[in-house]
Amino acid sequence: MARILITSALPYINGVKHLGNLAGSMLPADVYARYARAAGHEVLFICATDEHGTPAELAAAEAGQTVREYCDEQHEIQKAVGQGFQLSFDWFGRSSNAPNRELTQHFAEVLEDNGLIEERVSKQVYSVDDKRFLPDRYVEGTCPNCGYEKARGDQCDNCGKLLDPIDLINPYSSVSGSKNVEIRDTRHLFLLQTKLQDDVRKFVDSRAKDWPNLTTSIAYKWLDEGLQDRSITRDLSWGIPVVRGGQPRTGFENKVFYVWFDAPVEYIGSTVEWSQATGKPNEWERWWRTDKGASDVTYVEFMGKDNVAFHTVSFPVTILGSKEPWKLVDKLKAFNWLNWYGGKFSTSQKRGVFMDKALEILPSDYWRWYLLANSPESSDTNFTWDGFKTGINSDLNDVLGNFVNRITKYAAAKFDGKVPEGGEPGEHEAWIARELETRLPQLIAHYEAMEFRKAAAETRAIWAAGNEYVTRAAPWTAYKTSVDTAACGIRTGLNLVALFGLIAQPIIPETAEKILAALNVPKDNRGLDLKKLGQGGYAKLLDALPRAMPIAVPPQLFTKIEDTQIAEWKARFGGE
RNA sequence: CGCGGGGUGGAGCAGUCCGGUAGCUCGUCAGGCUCAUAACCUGAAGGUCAUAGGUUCAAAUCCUAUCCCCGCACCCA
Repeated sequence: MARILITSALPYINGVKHLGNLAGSMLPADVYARYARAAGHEVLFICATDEHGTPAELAAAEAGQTVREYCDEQHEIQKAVGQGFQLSFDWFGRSSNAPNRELTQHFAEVLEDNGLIEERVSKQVYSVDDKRFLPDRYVEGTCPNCGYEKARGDQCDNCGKLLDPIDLINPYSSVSGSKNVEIRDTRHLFLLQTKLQDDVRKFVDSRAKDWPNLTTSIAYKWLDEGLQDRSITRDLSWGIPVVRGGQPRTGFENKVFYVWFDAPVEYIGSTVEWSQATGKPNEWERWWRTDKGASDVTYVEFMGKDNVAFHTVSFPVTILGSKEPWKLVDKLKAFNWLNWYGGKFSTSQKRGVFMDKALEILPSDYWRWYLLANSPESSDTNFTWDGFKTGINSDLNDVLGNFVNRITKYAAAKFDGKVPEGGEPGEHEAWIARELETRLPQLIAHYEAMEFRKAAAETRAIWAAGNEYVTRAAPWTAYKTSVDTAACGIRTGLNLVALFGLIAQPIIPETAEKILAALNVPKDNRGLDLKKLGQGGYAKLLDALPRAMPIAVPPQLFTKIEDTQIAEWKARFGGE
């Protein structure tokens, strides 16, 4: 048994997340957590809302709320939606809570003690009417390079040139449109990443063999370009206050830590929240402090590719620079984008399907299955309604749902709703046993390697093998001449139903529960530990249910998606 | 030459690291079965693996060049 700490990238607070966010971090993290628990490991699965930064302030202003009110409300909404998708977080915290504030301030203190933080003055655009410094993104003006009048402070959309906002001609605030802006000096804390370049490279080297190609190539790209010293404070009121020696830092009374400095710390902060909430205030140290029991923990992170640099380089700078014994990431699974009809999903432009709306139209297992089976692992993937319909109808309805239905109904009709007792296994049972012997280890290997598309494909292949077995054994034919032969076929079929429920647990937990409950599989006997499954030979799995035990016919597990529904959803959500 | 990912039968993908008869799902066509959600099972057709060179007994896989698509560059998951 291993100890596995799992974190999913933190969803940002400004509104319900879309299917791309789900597919690119939270869902695969959950599937892995569920697999790891079923495999018998000790698992802690942590997530949280990322609540600081300018977009939160702007979203709150638009909603006519204070930032605190807005975040309180949105956090509860996101938490509920996560539960709706059966995301099995041990804790879903908040980056605006006390533990993160204390930890973030702690890291800043020790980094400065270690000579890795210094104050620097830089020039930034200040909007008098908005009473705030403007992030690069929120300054617009005329491009000094091409004359385009709506260039953004960070880049001109017309000529593509990277810009510095102070170089814009006729700059104005894109928040209010006000042209009453000026360039002011502002003092910020800079994290001296250049000093830790070698340490970070050593760290990346030590992990490279465990990281996928996408992850290592992004990490080395940043290292090869050379790390830059980075400002870790901002002129905002919403965020973690800047302190020194436990007191508000002089000259930083109106500043807070930059969201990218405090957000990853919340992985630890959220664990502290969990620890406190469960009445074991020091328990979090067993997961994060290698001097306090975390040295045997394997830490696995899930995220979209845009986050990789921050997790492989920036956050390790914070950790390594502290010179304290914190747990560093061991495995990192990064995802490409799930696209929406040629473009991206967009929270701000409301393009695509969002998690709350998705649950309004179909149960979570439908989405979980499709999004995982089509996970954007090796390249960007497109969500299409037609692909979604095909995947659900074929994989879930026809292959799994129908198999469960045909076997349990036949058992109810011909064998009094009990696990049949008669008959001896023959060539057909030997065939399906061999299938399991090769396929189950492959399935487990895919999970161990976090190859989710392959895990879903193998799961489906095992379900399909069940249908082939039943066709070969044809108990309905055998019944006419030998009830015992049919009994063996249905007994085997019922045991396959139970097994199919077992392997479905990580991906479609609600359906798996229905199947396992119908077959009276005890909760403490639903493991996916390969050693236990294969112990005594795979044929044993075909006679695992107690003979003569009554079983139920589960309610119809899935309903097919109709063309009329697809047409309706295309009209409602777009997508042509 | 900014960086990264990708280009494999009609669609979506695996295989490429460690060369050796091109595989899966969907779709199409034919057959079988009739327990089941008009489902399930079997078989077939369909690809000169973006292009052009090269290495090799042998290349989707290695090398060189070219073309095309997508993303990123601290706004976005």
